[in-house]
Amino acid sequence: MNRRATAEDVATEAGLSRWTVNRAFVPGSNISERSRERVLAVAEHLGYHPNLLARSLHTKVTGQVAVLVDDFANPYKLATLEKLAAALQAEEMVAMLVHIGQHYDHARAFLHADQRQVDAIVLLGTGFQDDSLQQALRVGGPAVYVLARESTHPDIPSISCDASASMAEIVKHLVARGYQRPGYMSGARALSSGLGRQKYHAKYWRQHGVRKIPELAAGAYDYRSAEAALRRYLSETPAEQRIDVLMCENDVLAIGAHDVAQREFGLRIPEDLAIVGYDGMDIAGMPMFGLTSYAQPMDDMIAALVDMLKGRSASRSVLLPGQLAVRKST
Amino acid sequence: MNRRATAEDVATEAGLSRWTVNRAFVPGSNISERSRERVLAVAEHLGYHPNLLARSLHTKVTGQVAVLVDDFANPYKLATLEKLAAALQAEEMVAMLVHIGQHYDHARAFLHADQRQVDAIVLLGTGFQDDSLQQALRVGGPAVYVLARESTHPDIPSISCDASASMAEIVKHLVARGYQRPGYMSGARALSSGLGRQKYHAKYWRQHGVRKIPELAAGAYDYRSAEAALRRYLSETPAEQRIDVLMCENDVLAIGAHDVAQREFGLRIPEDLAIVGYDGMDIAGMPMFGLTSYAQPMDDMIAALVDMLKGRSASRSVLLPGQLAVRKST
DNA sequence: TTGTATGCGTTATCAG
DNA sequence: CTGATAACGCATACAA
Repeated sequence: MNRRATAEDVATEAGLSRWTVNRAFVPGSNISERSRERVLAVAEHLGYHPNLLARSLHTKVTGQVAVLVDDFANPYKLATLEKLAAALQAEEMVAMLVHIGQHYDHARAFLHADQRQVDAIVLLGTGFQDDSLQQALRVGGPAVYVLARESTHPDIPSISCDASASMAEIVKHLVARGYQRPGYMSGARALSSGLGRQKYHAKYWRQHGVRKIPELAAGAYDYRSAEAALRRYLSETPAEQRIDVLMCENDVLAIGAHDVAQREFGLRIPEDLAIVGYDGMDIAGMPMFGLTSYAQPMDDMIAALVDMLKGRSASRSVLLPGQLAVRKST
Repeated sequence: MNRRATAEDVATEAGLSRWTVNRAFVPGSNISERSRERVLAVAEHLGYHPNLLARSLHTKVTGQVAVLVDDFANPYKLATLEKLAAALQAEEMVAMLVHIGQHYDHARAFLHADQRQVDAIVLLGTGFQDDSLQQALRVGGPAVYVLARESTHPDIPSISCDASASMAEIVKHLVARGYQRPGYMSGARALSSGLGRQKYHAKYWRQHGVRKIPELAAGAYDYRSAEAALRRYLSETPAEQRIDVLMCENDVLAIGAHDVAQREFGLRIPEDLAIVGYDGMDIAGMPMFGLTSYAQPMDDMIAALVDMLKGRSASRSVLLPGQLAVRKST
């Protein structure tokens, strides 16, 4: 018995038609208990399991979700992938991991996903041009969702952390702690999520009379870029003119900044410079860094996404509230 | 035009048969230049692209590789996933990310992968019982590979870093540096890779007269477990009896240990305690930790794996040499 | 309750 | 070089 058993094989062996065999595997179909047992027994014996490929071809439902990722430098992505994969599998779906990079852009990924008939495409925190998404919206193609970023496209639902609420809470906390001269470290430019956070950060400080916030542009979301950016700033800025608290666009940047401030410049944290991160990375919260960070409600976000994927809730953009974890860095 | 265009649609529009349409998309097939151009033009116009699902059903080749992961606590996995996904995509394949956990064990993953007709299953550093793999070896089912772990099963090729060579090099380096009292921090038990490293670590020290090596069992591969293990050891062991160098089973453990030693116990690294990691995680090499670490040759490993997947080389276990990066922690 | 015809969109093979 | 027939393995609709 070399090749895989098919429904036909089971039918022959069981002395039934292959359609009856099929019925044994579709819940709630009209089949006698006797036949079902017979079929299942023979199937077990032959090691038969329905071929999902063939099934999908007919039903147009593959249970596959393409997950597009372009930034693998952020360990937080791994935690997100873990949760997302688990959540999909709990609903009989599975994640197709698609690496977006120089040799494989969004357009190609969309096309490929479409050819594979995936049920949906999830952009997991990838940078994208809105017009490149336009093409993905072909009628009949897979639905597109943006996770952990805000989409400005009206037809593409995004599931993200409420930047306004989070920044309101962060600034409130910082003001209460007595900080007065905030700075903002940005990562990759042109990412809507970053822009949103920066915008609201500025907005809420403005309500406290702070009109000008130095931007430390790291240019990318990795430790080294963050280190370089802060190093540059601290080297160029006399101590008395420096910011007293640095809001970082994410935890990776915050960790890089934390290290440079403390190890290279001997600054005490938070006395000389307070630091705030964003995401809620596991390691950021450890005593090693003790980073105050706004945790994205990733469990809720993924639950919301899956609900939309399964059609249990309407597919529209949602902003979910996260939680500020105050630690020793502020 | 709501539904997706099929070859039939293109054929009708182009005034050719659907088989000729097909030929235009299969390289090196017998078709006149005239027809090919005509077909491609019409296809472009209708937005037709071959349905890979239907193709796979017939060819038995899906181009999908199930990648099983059970440990998402290690950021190194993310870098590995990135490289693996990119390498697969460069060969017209794609990774199906499968989360192995309490609710989804290897057996279920194997079955599901089989039902989806994936071309191969890759165990990415997952812990497994050899007998659970046995079931996966059904004739006709997808090929199984183990990446970054050693498989003891003769029929399952594993692509891994040469534990013996690496430990030989590490111990040689440590001896040259003058260290004399090594310790070993292990992670999850019963993982062949860990056992291999530990075994060879002991073996090469034995050649230098060291017969007993304290084992600090973290029990899992995460920062906290490493911290707890070293904290326990340092609390229980008087300074003069302590090890002078700690070999950690991977970088995550090493980072956790580094932090506890330095921050909680005020030990100077490497003067009071040297630390060695394993993997070659990006962050481990940064000044923040400056960890001496043995880098797995992940690029080579993945290249070897892909060669096997594509049938360009025989599928058999290989041990690849990595590279020791000496930094300030030793 | 069970069996039959038909279709999903391709590809392999063969006839012309 | 092109068109036609069969098959991949399953699911839906309908008939018995």
